[in-house]
Amino acid sequence: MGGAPVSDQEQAGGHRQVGVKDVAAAAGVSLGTVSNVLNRPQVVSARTRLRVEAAMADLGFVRNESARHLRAGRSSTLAYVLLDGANPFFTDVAQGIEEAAEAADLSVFLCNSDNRAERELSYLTRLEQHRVQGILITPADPHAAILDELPQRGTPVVIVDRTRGGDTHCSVAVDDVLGGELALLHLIENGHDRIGLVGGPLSLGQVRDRKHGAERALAATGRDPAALLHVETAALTVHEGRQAGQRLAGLPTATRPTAVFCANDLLALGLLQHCVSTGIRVPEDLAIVGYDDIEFAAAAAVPLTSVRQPRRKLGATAAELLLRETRETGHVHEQVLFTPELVVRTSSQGPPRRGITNPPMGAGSAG
Amino acid sequence: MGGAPVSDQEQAGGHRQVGVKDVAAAAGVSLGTVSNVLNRPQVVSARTRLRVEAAMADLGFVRNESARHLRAGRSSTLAYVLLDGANPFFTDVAQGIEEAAEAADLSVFLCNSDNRAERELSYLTRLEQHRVQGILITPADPHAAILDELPQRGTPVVIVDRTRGGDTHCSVAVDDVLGGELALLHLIENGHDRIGLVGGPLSLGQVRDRKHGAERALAATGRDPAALLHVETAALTVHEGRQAGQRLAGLPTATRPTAVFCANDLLALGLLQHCVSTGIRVPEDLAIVGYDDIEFAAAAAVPLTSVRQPRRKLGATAAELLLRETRETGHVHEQVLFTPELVVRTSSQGPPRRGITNPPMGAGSAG
DNA sequence: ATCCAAAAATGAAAGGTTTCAATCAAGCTC
DNA sequence: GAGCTTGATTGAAACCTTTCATTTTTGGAT
Repeated sequence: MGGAPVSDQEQAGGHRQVGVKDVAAAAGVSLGTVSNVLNRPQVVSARTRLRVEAAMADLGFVRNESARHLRAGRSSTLAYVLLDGANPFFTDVAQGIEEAAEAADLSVFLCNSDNRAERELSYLTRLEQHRVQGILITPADPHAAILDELPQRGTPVVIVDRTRGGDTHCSVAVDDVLGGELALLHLIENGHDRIGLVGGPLSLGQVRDRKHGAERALAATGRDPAALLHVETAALTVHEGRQAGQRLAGLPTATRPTAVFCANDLLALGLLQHCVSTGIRVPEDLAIVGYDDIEFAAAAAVPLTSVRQPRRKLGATAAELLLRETRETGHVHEQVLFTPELVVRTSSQGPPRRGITNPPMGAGSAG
Repeated sequence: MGGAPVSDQEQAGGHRQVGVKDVAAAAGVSLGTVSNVLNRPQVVSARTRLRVEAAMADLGFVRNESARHLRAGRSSTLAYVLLDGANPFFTDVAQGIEEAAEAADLSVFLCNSDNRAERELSYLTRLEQHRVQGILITPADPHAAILDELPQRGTPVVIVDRTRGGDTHCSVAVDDVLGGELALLHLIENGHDRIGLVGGPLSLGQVRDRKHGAERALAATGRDPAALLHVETAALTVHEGRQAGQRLAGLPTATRPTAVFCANDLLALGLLQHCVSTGIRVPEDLAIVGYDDIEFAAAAAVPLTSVRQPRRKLGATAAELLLRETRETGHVHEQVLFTPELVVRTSSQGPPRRGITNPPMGAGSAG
């Protein structure tokens, strides 16, 4: 039996795609008119418009984004490639992006690179093939060649929560050096002398900057920046934070810090967890300052002092810069730098405990 | 000097898109051959292939996904519309989806509906226009009409972390009734009599099911299901958890529960936070069981007993079902139900304190 | 040399939408 | 009612890739 020749477009459900052509036929108008109803409703008479709209509803017409894009040359999507989908900081940034994009009637593709370079590259390649309008990215490596190639080939890229030397890209970041400085100044003011830094890997610029800020604070107050005890972690996760706690606990009493600045809140929460479970009192035995001020920071058993970043604003601004870049001719890249803010909570309150087990290093004049 | 006519495709950067045509010209071959190099490399001779590949690299050729898709009729993307981007549970499910998709060489569009119906609808519409290969969704309302219309029009939909009467969709879920039951049985076994439930809104099926399971456990052990004190929340967030804590604290001692089952971990963490800050000891004064076993549960100041769901597996299975549906002809929808597992930690250990009374909960009860 | 089969390369058509110059209709003015 | 103007509609071309039926080339066998 000769079945009807099956088009290669046939859906599994035996469904033919309804196109503008079908709508036009059903409504008794031309292709162009249907397109006008969709894109320039004001130029088409009310009567015709209603007829066309009715036909669309009848047939269940769904615009084909690929075809439009192919013809129009620009997609209505932008993408955010984030470093760590499990870190609430980034999901908050994503929210800010989504809001700005929604206002501009764009969709957002969220992609999680999981801090893996090959996955980041794979997503970037795909997104470029999709001809997204632009890409927002918190890169694993802000100096990756692809980040230069994409804009060269026509896909604008905005760097989020990082900066990059030069003005080759728009970027939105928070002054992480200042953030680190604020954290340390706070601890120093509270009388801490032996201060640790928990964070890593140093391949992350965020970690480097925050450390740098911490050292700057030490130098600015006449201390030796090298005295900052750095417990380096392999990632910015709760798990690594707990491990850092064990390492700190293993230090000889004399050198064990009385306060620790963690490069992000996940680490701080992990460290806090370790402290509570091993009976180290926070902040009496160990003061802790985190970074990011994620929601879980305030909700921690010992509410966490943290360096707050304008997360949503970060995302929204990045999205706006990207939109500007796609619309403006003769666009000049802009580097926006936000200022972080220290939010003091319980975990860092009060002076260090100057007990027998933790004698001060000198009879000195602590803050 | 007449300027060359500027194509409407011209990029802002003065960039012309490089297409197969340009590659073909540069390599001195036909269009078809370039396409063969891309799609059927084995049919083209090694020499030609290398020449074409060189030309591609030279010109910076990037495949146009829209054009491919338009011609080929199927996209290489699928999407996951999730309920709450700020809840680590869903980002973990998303990870599972991403892994399965990566294995099938597909991209994943993550969309955050934020539990808002209109945003969910807007994303679904967009995704349908994009002709994604299929949609995974944890719906705000699993009975929304659009969820039926999409498959009718050719976009398969798999429901994640929810079920739906009938077999109109594939779905992957965890037995939330059983989960609620496990939580309550655990508390009952530990000797608790006055048990509360914190969760809401009841419009969320997850909450309804978990509550139902809790009631079933009470009934099964000869108790009155109606005795379950339900503190209803407006959302499943940390903030709501803290508020629920305040409401619990306001209850008269005689009726105040000695144990609480929270409908998810965010609520449990918020409640825990409230307890710690007001001096209520967990688990001695109040035992807490959460749900989801997110990473922060184990890391909480009082490690949280929780009902674990196979989050990644949930996502991966859903993605696999979707792929099956797109590939099989005569597909039969499948409803997969996973079994949850109780993970006992400190927050629920030990019997209720049968002291003189419950300790004063917070010095100044407001009002 | 000739022929043939297999391998390789070709090029026109198709896919759904948008654009735009061109056409058509209707309403006004003198 | 002729000549205009404005408003509405039309239809072919273009966007870029893939497909597939043809054509061309290659290399081995006769």
